[in-house]
Amino acid sequence: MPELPEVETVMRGLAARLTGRRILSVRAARPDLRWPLPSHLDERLRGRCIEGFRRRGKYILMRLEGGDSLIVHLGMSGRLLLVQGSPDAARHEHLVLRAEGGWRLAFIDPRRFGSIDLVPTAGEEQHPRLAYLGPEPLAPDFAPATLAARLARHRTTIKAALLDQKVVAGIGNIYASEALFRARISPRRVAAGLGPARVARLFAAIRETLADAIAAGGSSFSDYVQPDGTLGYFQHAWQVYGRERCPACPRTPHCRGIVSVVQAGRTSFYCPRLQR
DNA sequence: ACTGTTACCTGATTGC
DNA sequence: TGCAATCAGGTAACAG
Repeated sequence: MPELPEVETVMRGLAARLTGRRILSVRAARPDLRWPLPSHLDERLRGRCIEGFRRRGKYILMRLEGGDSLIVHLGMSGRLLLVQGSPDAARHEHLVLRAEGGWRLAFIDPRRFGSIDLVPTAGEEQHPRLAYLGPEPLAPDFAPATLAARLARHRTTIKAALLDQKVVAGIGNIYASEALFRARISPRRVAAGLGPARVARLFAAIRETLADAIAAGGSSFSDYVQPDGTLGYFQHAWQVYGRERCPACPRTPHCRGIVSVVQAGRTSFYCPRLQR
């Protein structure tokens, strides 16, 4: 479930174990994922030290000694498996990176909507996939006015606008529904029509929803690694996503529970009584 | 220019 | 039980 909180958790797990380690080998099992993989990855990466990690939207950026960054997107079904030792290859294991300390990092992605690219660190923000991303919702300088200005340009529903990575980076289908529930805003409202009060509520709700999910990811198991080595996947108690009963007004007269509607090809969940 | 739809893939779940 | 239909958390090409 790789939206911003999951990607952040994965990134932190990688950073804790691989920062400062040297890459020993890289092996690609196929030439492409969503797009062609960079060619000659092994010879371009082998022997180089991993200097650090960061996240931008749903992308993980691994900074390497020598001035390049590996940019990883998990798509819809991508996982990163980080273990010490030499386990058998998993199904759909498309890339394996070995690093000092006995670490083996595997990129596993059945649907292959994920992507991996290698670019100069100095220009990583200009990568075509990153250049047009909207603001980071958890950055200190993200403000209600920033959100308001971006929403004002969109005649779509607020739900569709939140899924647009150019509006705010990192929100996916689950957290869009969750944030709108927290803000008590109907997903069917027109984005540009939100008044200052709703924008303020949505701003706070986005941050709280994402921050809570990251905290849940960090606390739900030690050091972010599950027994099988999968990084960053955790059970989270969604308020409305995939649910039928409204957690806030379950027995109130006139509350018919959580409703699902398809918007812009994705399912939205909301409580019509509470969200206006 | 903007917006909604469709396609990309495979696997899990649902329904007959 | 078996098999087909449906749906899935993301992104971008495409059509209107």
